Amino acid sequence: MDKIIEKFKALSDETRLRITNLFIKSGKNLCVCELMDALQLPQYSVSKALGVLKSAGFFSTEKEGTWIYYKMNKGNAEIKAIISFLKGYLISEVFSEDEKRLEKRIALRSNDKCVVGIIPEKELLRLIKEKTDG
Amino acid sequence: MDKIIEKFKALSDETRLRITNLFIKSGKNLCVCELMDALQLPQYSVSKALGVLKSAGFFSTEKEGTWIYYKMNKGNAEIKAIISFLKGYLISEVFSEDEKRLEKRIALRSNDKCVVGIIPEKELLRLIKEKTDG
DNA sequence: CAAATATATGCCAATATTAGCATATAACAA
DNA sequence: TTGTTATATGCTAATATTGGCATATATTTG
Repeated sequence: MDKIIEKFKALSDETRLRITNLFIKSGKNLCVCELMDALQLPQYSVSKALGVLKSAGFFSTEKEGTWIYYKMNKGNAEIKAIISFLKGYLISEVFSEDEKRLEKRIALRSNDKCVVGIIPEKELLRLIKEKTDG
Repeated sequence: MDKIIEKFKALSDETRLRITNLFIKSGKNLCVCELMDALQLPQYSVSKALGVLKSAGFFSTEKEGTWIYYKMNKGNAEIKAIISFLKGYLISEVFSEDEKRLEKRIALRSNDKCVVGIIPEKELLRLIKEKTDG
């Protein structure tokens, strides 16, 4: 019982649900700095939220240099069931704004890997503009 | 988003999950005093837990005299989806003990309605024994 | 080696949740 | 009306959670 309670508790927080939404909607493995920009939240806030979700069993991590990529544990049946439930009910303006920002951030990847890091918002917007304008 | 967070929060508590389990497993409408005996928890504790679940949308109530029967809102699609997910994952010794006690308590109904009320455990055990021994 | 950078974590104050008791409410019974 | 009973709720202390800052860790680069 404690396991399932821990999972529900993990999902009953706005930041953690927004993070979960981004993984479900994008289907991608994501690093902390990409999530920071999509959610517009500080690094410690994203890291802590990911820590809670990971220890509840939703995510595992893969290291690539100084980057750490989080991925959903779709292998686990319980997680899979929760995800497929969530898919139908993650509907909110907040979520879709996050998704839009993530999409732009992901577009800055090289070989499908993040090469941006933690940068001021102004610089991020410049990079995105550059990409768009060509 | 707030709605779904409220639902997860409602389910991330042992008492509230045990209550939800009893409704799912028994398929019955239940009153507070039946739940008290099945869960072996004080009245205020059961009432408060039901209040949280109700305001999260899981339950509605029907009054019958001084008794109030709670029933799951199976009409709501979101609730239905959560219930069908839960069915597969409500597995624990605690749950099955609750279910056993509820079964005995339900057996004391007349015309499928509770006629027991709030009584000391000793007396409850006597009623159950009486019923069993014939 | 030192510097830089992505991520994690320890600490603390602010805030939210819980558990327990006492009491309130509402319906019935006499 | 008064008493009884099933249920709800207000209050408070104890406990848990959160948000923010500062700092730690680990890896890469030079």
